[in-house]
Amino acid sequence: MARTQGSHSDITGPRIHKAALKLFAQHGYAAVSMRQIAGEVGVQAGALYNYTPDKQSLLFHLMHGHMDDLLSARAGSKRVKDALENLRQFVGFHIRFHLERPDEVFIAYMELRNLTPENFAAIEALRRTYENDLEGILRDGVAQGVFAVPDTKVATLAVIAMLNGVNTWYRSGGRLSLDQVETIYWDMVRKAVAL
Amino acid sequence: MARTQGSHSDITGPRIHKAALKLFAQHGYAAVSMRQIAGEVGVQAGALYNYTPDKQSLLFHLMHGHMDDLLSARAGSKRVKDALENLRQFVGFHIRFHLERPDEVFIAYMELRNLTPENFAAIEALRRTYENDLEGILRDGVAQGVFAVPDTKVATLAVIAMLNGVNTWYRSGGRLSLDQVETIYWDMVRKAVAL
DNA sequence: CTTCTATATGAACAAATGTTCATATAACGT
DNA sequence: ACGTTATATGAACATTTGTTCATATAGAAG
Repeated sequence: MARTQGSHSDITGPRIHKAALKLFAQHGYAAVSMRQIAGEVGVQAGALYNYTPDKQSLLFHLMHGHMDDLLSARAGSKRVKDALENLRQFVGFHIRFHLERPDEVFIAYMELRNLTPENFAAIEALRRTYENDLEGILRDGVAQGVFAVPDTKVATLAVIAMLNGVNTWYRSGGRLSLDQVETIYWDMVRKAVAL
Repeated sequence: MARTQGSHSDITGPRIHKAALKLFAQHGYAAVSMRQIAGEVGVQAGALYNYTPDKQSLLFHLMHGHMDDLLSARAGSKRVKDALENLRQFVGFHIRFHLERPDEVFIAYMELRNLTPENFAAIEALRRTYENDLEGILRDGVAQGVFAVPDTKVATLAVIAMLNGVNTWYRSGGRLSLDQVETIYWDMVRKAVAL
């Protein structure tokens, strides 16, 4: 029986966000219409506006939610004294967290320019928070004399860029297991910052 | 004096491509209209169709041209015996080439999903050619016993991802000179693949 | 000067866009 | 059983979209 008007649906909201996530990741924010999102949910376009004030908010909500998830998941990791161990922990966390959410990650990197200036600033602040986390580890390592990086800011961005790259090619069930991928990347990161 | 109809303009073609390049990089392919491109050139939208059959061709032309430039510039570099030297050459080339063309690079990475399947395949083939170049260097180094990389394919993608990251933050006239940037990245790449 | 051709205009097209709103109705509280 | 309310419809809106085409004209060729 088709969903008819008036029927309650406490799950329509999440379904809209899921549909938007999938479609934005697949075709890009600007290329996806509200009608496509509605169609994916099985509803008319007008109904979307019971759950979001506009299309822009839909995008912002997705990106902000993703960054919140990232930061709170990361906050669950406890720091130890050893900078090398902290770095290893970071690399493993980053790879696994990002590979589990390819669509969110893709959107968070590709759709920044489609945010309004205020929304962009908000997301950027969260991203910087995350980067500062890694930079802190690198600085600690330098202070402890276990890392040799001439510029911690550049090294931070370089490491993150390298790790993000895994999302462009890794497919579960492929040639390499998640553990192997993690080992390979950790090996490169470790050496890259080594003495 | 405003440009009027009928006036010749053997430079309109290049100007259209430049305008499309700038606008696509700034707002994204899907978010830019033919009228915006025409406006940037100072012409009506209809005139664009004297130079391109459609919007998609405009995008494809930009990306294909960029990849051609990349491959022929790279072909100018001569390989030597020493794999480490070849790698250093590659890193320097990549950073400088990409920093000189931020808009083209941005488009080449962000707008892949807006290509038709055939156009996408063509661009991907060119990209793989470039990646194979680096992978060949890494394999040589492994064979020579000067590199330790467990998986040359992954290492190739990791190195390129790391180097591409520089485009997201480097601004000429900023804190670091181009030479410094090159040195820092070369240092990290060298160590990452070292024994 | 005349003819020809390349190039630009500007109006027109159907289709698609984000968003609004009056209307309808299914489920919940009483 | 009944009224209330949250939720969905579907039509409507003003714009904007990519693209086409008849028309006009400036400059090159003769």
